[in-house]
Amino acid sequence: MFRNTVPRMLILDVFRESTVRHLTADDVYRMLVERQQPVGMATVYKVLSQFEQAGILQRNDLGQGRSVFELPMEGEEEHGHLVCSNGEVSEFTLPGLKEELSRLANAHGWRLTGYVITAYAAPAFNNNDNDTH
Amino acid sequence: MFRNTVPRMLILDVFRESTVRHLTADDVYRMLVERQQPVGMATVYKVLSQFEQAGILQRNDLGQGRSVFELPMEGEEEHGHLVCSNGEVSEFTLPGLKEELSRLANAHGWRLTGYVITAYAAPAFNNNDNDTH
DNA sequence: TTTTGTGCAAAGAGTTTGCAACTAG
DNA sequence: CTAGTTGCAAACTCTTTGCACAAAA
Repeated sequence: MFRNTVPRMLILDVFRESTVRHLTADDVYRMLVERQQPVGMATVYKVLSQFEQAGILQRNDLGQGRSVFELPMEGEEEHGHLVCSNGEVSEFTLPGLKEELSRLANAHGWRLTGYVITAYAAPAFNNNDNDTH
Repeated sequence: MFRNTVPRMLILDVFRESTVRHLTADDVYRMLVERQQPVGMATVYKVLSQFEQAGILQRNDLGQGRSVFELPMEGEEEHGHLVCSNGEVSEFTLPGLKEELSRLANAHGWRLTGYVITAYAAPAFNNNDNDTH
């Protein structure tokens, strides 16, 4: 299983060649259309999920049912996302956070399987407050 | 605006009388049906959103497009959620987290408008690993 | 009686699935 | 050959909206 197919290579290329790190399934789909190498949306979703399971891509749920995928960076720590209302997304890491959460899960007799931390922001001089996400 | 209506009171009662703190719109809807006091699903959603805006309820996005609502507790700090694969949800607070995130947002010239932190866990003696969420 | 609220049905957004045609190994 | 892959269309899940009717103030 996991054959070396054209759609899979194209999707990986998009991530490798994109200047933007975080891509939604739709971003990937449209970038492939632009490149005149369209891949069906269903395939994009299937491949992204497979890549996630294979550890080739990391999925991040940004809330409201939206996920972005990204190529893991070498030796990278788990990180959170800071999402600005202007569409920009940046990353951050909080040292010791994972250990702290693990401790909390253990206190319930559970084991931590993952976590997501997303901060929402707006441009500082923007009075429009209706986007507290 | 914001009239004192039956559906609104019923929905608030559900939260006040529920032993479970975090309720989805669907939870609320079904609890009202059980009580023989059904309220339309559209109304449930509308009222929950209004209550959120009014600060009567807090909304938490648990990822995958699902939100839970809860009654804010007196003098309560912002908190994260620890979601176990068995359906249980518990809360936790990480002192100083908000300040840290505010600092990060400021570094981008943004201001923090909110954040969500959700940790996922599984019962400790459960080998089934396919729910890393 | 004017304004706000309700709730059915329909629309959306993002994602997943069924399945017949296709293709890598 | 044949198990794995593709991609269209249809289904799904959670949530929002349009709108005619009902209820507050």
